[in-house]
Amino acid sequence: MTKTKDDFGVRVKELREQLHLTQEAMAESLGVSFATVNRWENGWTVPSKLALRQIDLLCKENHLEPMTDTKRSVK
Amino acid sequence: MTKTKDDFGVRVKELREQLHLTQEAMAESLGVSFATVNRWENGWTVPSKLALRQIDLLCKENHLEPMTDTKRSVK
DNA sequence: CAACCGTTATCGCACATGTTATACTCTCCC
DNA sequence: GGGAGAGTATAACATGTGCGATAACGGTTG
Repeated sequence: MTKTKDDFGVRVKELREQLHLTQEAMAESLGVSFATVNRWENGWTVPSKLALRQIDLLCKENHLEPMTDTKRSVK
Repeated sequence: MTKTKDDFGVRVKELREQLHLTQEAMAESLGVSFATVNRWENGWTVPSKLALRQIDLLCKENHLEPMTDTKRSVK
């Protein structure tokens, strides 16, 4: 019902726009459905583990910083 | 409630055993949870789009035939 | 035998996803 | 202006998944 507070959506959208992809094209290249990318961007859901993997792969393929700073955690 | 009729489970299990992995290790290497691999093997669910991709990647990494013949379809 | 231990099987619940459908916003072109 | 099409937003429903727990099974070790 209520959207998530995370900014995944914004970051996914930025990534997508940097790559000049439509939601559908991005979904295709990530291996998910269009609705899923749309839901991320509009904050209805958050990418799953596996989806995050794909997103980071996509980032690396295009020489962009990954989306998950899970390693350098805080600080 | 009822298991799926697909043989994904069998094929996943065969793949896993060829690689000498436990369900947990395979889950780890695929980026999914142990329960998910277990559900595949026992036919409660079938892999999602994204999961299938990972499985095929795992196949290719080990020079085995991919699990999805979706391309060469009927022929 | 019983007591572990690694592995597997199953369940329940919350949440993510796939699919399909509808509607809205543009831009382009007549 | 009005239609057509691409891109997007949103919805409902079924299904897949993550997480945690519990149980069962097979070794092995005391």
